[in-house]
Amino acid sequence: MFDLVSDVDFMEMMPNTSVLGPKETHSTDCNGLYQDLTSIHALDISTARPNDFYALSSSTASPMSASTGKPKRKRVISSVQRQAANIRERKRMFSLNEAFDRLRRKVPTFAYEKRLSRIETLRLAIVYIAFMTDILENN
DNA sequence: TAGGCCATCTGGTCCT
DNA sequence: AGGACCAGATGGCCTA
Repeated sequence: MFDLVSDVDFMEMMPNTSVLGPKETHSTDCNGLYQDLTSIHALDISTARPNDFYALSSSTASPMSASTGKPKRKRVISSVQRQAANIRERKRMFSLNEAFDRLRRKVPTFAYEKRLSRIETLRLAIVYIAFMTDILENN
């Protein structure tokens, strides 16, 4: 059945399935893909220097908010704040990848198979949950 | 070499 | 005001 993972359109099959919980973290492995973990955790936003201000371009923003219809006010952000935001984003993506790793270890795969990609992990998890649910309901 | 996957940066929006 | 979340863009790496 797990051959299905790459063949089936799972979004059609279970359009509303939510696979991952909101905030899960754990350690990682992943063949060195996220190798520089210590440096990520060591990143310190507080080392950013103030005074380094620049206004982000006002030319690229659309003038109105899509959701509220009110005119947008451009958020001025310093290069220090931008750097800090980049660091937070890297940490956020890191914890997301940790969650993927954790999920990867929960879904059944053959030992010789190469590491599942994120999309493959999600699809296989959906199939696996459906499979287990089916077993439970029919016994 | 094309396509898939991923990390990172970035700006917009939502939320506290 | 600022952090969290999200999606688009970009570039690097790997494999068929």
